[in-house]
Amino acid sequence: MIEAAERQLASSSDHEIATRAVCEAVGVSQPVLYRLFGDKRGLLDAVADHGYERYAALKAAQERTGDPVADLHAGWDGHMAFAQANPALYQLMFTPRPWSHSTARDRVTDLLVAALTRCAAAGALKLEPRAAAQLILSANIGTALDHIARPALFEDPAPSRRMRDAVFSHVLTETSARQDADPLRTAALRLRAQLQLGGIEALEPVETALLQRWLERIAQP
Amino acid sequence: MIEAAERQLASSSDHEIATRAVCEAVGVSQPVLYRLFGDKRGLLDAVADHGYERYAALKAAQERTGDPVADLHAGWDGHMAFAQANPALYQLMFTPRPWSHSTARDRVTDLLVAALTRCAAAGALKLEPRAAAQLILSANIGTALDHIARPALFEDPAPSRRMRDAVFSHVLTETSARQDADPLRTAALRLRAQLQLGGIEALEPVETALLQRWLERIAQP
DNA sequence: TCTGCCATGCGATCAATGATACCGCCAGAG
DNA sequence: CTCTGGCGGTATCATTGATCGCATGGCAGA
Repeated sequence: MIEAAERQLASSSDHEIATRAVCEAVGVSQPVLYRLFGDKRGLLDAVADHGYERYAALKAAQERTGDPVADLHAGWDGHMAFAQANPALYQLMFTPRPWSHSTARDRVTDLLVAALTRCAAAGALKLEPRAAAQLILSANIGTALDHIARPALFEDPAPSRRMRDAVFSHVLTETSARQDADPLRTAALRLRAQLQLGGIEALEPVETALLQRWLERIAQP
Repeated sequence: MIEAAERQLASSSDHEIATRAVCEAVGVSQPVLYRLFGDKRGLLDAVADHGYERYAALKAAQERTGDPVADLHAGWDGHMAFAQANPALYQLMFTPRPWSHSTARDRVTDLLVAALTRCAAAGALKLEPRAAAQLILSANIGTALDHIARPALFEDPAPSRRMRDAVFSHVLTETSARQDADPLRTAALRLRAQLQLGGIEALEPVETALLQRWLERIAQP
């Protein structure tokens, strides 16, 4: 019945379900639903918790590559992929509902805390795991909801990657590998911004123009 | 009528409104509502857009202190305060609804882009304004929704501040660089250091050599 | 094997709500 | 004065969340 509800939730255009339709799809009548879940809210909570099971299974299948920081990155991307694959379920799980008793979000937080604790064990964490988890999860949900609102965004990996880098660089200690990821490009971008901001006396105008074009070439991915 | 709907939305426990109740509160009958807004969705869209007006008024009242970066920080905090003061309206405005025609979020994005463009004019922005706005707004909404789900979080300013710092430090140039007496020279020095550190593929060797000499000329006192 | 009980499911129904068809009223044009 | 068009209201429909009382079937115990 939970799965029927989830299917109807995914196929409905307004992300709503009708208890009647769910019962008919399963072949029972309404009172059994109210006997099992007590309420429509109860059914939705059960759907959300079931969604967490799928989410946790996805996580368990992909995590633990040995490098906890790499696992963290994969976890972020997996979260976004889950949101893209199940938009309605995702909103049910991660959007605040005033009366929800679902523990989906808390349990996802616990998963994230565990992953972050592994990072902390490797000496890669600047904040305490719970605070870091709250930060990362909020950013991840915010980005995913934005992408759900405008699904075209899923095509471009840049926004998600930017947010991921912003949050992780604030939470993780700067390992030499991450620090040297692409310092050349950032330096080029910085110099180009300075050139555009103010003039430059050390070079001739023609040289400045050529330098600009070179910097653009350096800065391009 | 929009204000009545907003009041009912704020006082309702489940963040829902009944068209009947709104009409009764105003003293008209249902068909006028459907004549004015066409739909319950239309009414909610109108409420969301009206919420944007209040939001924009709040922004206009507090912005422009002279320092665009300080304004940006104040804008983040004001956004959080708005969410705390109007949780139901906030969710209506910023939570994805499948059929919504409200432009509230887009217009908030435009406000943010304007504020970021002022930062860019001051040389304080690393990304292009639209990308930065998308990043900041997603993080802001994600944090606000988290706080709405657990209102106790509003008591502790740390989570919001952490997220704000994380995102802003990724979007804005470092204050030390901005306060630097000669940012152009330091940027040139930094790029030159990067060039010497590792190779470069985007430029031909001859071009690289010439770039090196230019950078030296820029960096010379 | 029979009997009584209890849990489970169901038809019927209620209440609330979104949405609409149709009627009446009133202002303004002719 | 009459006609017409727009505006609002009454009554109503359809959908949906939620509940009541009954039937039925399985199981424990005599």
